[in-house]
Amino acid sequence: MTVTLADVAARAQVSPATVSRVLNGNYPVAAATRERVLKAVDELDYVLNGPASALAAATSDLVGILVNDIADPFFGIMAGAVQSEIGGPGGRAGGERLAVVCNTGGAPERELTYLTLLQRQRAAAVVLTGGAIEDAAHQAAMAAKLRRLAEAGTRVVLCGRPPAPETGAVALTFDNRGGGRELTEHLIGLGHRRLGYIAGPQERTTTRHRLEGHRAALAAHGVGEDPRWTVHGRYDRQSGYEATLELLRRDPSLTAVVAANDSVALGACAALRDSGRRIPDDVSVAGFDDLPFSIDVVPALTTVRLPLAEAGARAGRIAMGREEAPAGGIATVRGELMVRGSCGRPRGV
Amino acid sequence: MTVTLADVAARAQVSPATVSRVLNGNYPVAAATRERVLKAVDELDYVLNGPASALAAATSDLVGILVNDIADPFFGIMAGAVQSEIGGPGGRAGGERLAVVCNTGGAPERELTYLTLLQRQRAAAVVLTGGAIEDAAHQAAMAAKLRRLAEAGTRVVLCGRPPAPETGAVALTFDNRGGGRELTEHLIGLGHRRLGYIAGPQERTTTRHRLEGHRAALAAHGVGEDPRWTVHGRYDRQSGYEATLELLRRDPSLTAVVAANDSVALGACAALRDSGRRIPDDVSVAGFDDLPFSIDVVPALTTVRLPLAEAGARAGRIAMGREEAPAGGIATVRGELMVRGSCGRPRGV
DNA sequence: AGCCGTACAGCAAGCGCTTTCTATGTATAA
DNA sequence: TTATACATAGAAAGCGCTTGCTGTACGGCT
Repeated sequence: MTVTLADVAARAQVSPATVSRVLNGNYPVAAATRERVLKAVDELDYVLNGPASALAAATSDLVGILVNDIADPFFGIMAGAVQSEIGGPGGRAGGERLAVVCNTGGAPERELTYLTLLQRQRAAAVVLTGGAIEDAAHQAAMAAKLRRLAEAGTRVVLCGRPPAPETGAVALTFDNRGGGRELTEHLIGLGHRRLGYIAGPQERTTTRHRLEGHRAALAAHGVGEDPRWTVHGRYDRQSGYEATLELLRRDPSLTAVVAANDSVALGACAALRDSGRRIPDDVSVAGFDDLPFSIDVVPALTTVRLPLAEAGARAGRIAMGREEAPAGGIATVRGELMVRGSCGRPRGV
Repeated sequence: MTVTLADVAARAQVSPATVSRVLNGNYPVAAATRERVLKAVDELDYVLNGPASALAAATSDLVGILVNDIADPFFGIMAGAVQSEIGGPGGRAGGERLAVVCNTGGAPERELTYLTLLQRQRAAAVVLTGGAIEDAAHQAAMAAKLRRLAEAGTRVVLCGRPPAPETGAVALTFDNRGGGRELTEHLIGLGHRRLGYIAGPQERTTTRHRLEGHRAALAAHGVGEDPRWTVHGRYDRQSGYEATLELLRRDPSLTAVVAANDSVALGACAALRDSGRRIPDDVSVAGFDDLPFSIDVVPALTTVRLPLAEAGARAGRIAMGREEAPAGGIATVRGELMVRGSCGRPRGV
C-alpha cells in the first residue's frame, strides 16, 4: 500500500541499506547507483517514514519552540526567527527540520506537558521563550525536566527568559530591569513625579523585572511612590484598558502611565482617551517591546525596543549548534529606549 | 540508559504488552495491575518513545498548521484557535497532540516542503491557513500532495483558503469578495468617488478576491475607476506606507484609500499623516481583518471583521473529526463590516 | 604474479513499541 | 460436576528504518 524503503530498493535493484544511505548521504555510494535510487524514489513517489527513521537512528529532526501566546506578535516574531534559523524549509541551514511551535498560554502545567511531549518525540532541540513563572514547585519541576531533556541530548535554549541554573540550558536573557529603569528615567527626566504603573501578571519574571527597573529609577531619583500607583493585570490590551481606569480612579492626578508592554499601553491610551484625557498633553504613556504597531499608533509609543528577531535567530542558531553558546551559557540582551510622541512634559513643567 | 517499556514492565512484574495497554487505555487491564504499572512508570520516570509508538501503531499525534507568517496576528490567532481545539495540552479534547506550526513565509516551495515533512511524520491532520497562491503548476502540485495526504489518512482542512477540488480537503473559505464589496459600498455611500486601492501580492487568491469585491462595488454603483488608483504590494505596514505615497503621487485628489488588510491600512495612515493629510477629514482609510490593534489606532479603523478565532477553532475540530465537515466539504465564512472613525464623508459632501 | 588497500554494496541485527493470537484462571450456566 | 464464556495477561511477530560488520571486486603496489 504505502511505499517503503524496500520497494524503492527492489525497484532500483539495490539493497535497502543502499537506499537509506543515498537518502541520508553520509556514506560513499557510486554515482550511478545513487542516480538509480533517486530515480526509483521519484518514480514511486516515496516519502521517508519519519517515525521509523527516528526510531532506528534514535534522533529526530523536530525542534520545539514554546511560546506563551502565539497570537501575540511578541512571540510570533521570536518564533519566526528561531524557525528561520533551525534549517527548516527556507531556512539558511541545510537539513530539513520541523519546527514545533507550542502554545502554552502561560499555563505552568501546559509548559511541562509540552516539554514531555517534545521529550517523547525525542526533539533535537527546544527553545523556550517568554518570562518564566515564579513558583518554586513549578520551577523545580521545569528544571528537572530541562535537565532530563539535556541528558537525552536535546539542546535547550532559553530566549528572553532568565537562566535555569544547572540544567545545561543556554539562556539569552532580556535586560528587562535595565530597560524598565531607562524608560522610567526618561519620564522622570521629562518632569513626571506621579507615575502609574501597569504591571503584568504577578508571578512572571518579566513582570517583576520590569517593575523592579521602574522602582529602581524612582528610587534613584528620589521620586516618591504610592502603592496605589501600581496595578497588576494580563499582558493584553483589555487588561491595560481596565487597569488604567482603575489607576485613574485611585489617583486622577497621575501624569504618566507606564505599561508592562505595548499591548497594555495601547489599552491604556484607549482608556485615557475615553476618559477625556489627551496624550501626551494630559498624561504620558510608555510601553515596552516596541512591537511593529507601536510606531503607528497616534501618538507613536515611547517604548523599549527588544531585539526579538535577533534574539530568536541567535537562539535558533545555538539550538542547532551553529553558533557557540555564550560564555557561562548566559547572555544578556539589552533593550533600547525609543523616544516617541506618547511621552511629553507634564503640565506646568 | 534511557528507560523503555520493558524496564517498566520488569519493574511492575508484567509483560510489556500490559504496560502498553495501560498507557493506551483501550484494553481491559485489572485495576491492581494498572496501579502497579502506573507506579512503576512514575518511579522510573518513564517517557514513551514517540517515534517507536508511531511506527508500531502507524499513526502519530502530530497535527500540522501551515501559516504564511507566524509573526502576523492574522495567522497567530487562527493557529492558536486550531491548537486549542486539537486536544493539545490545555485543549478541550482528551488525547495529547502536538501542534506543529509551520511558517511558509508565503513561499510556494516551502508550502510543499512542509507538507512533505508532515507527510513524512505521518501527521494525523493538517490545517492550511491563508490565501492560496495562484500559479497553475503550484496548485497542481499542491492538489497532488493534498490528495496523497488524504489517501494516507491525514485529514486536511483549509482555513481561510479557497477549496481545493478533488483533494478530499475540507474548506472553510472566507468571503473576501463579499467583505471587500461591502466595505467599498460603505465608502461609496459616504460619498467617495475617487478611491485608491492598495492590494496585496498579485498572485494570491485573497488579494484577487478582495480586489474583485472592491471593483464589483464600484461597478454596481457606477463609480468610475482608474488603473492608477490600484497599487499592489505586500501584506505589511511598510508596503502600505509606500503604496500610499505612490497613490498620492499618482493622484493627489483621492478621498479614500482602501487597504488589503489592517496592517497595510496602518501604513497608509502613517503615510497620509506624514504627507500632511488628516484622517478622515482629508482622506478616509479602510482596512480588512479587524485585528486586535485596529480598534486602538486613532482614528479607529473601519474594516471587515473576519472571525479568525472561530474559523480556526472550527477547522481544528473538523481536523480532529470532532465536528462534521460542512456539506460538500465547503463552507463560506462571512466577514462583518465594522464602521469606525477612519472613514468619513469626503470634503464638500 | 601476488598482496593489499580502497571503494562500494549487502546482510542482518536491532531501535521500542503495538497488537493479534493464544493461554490461563475464574465465574457462570447446564 | 462439567462445559462454556469471560476477563485478563503474555508471547511473539512485526512496523520501516539505520548501521556495524562483512563481503567482493578492482586497481596499484612490490
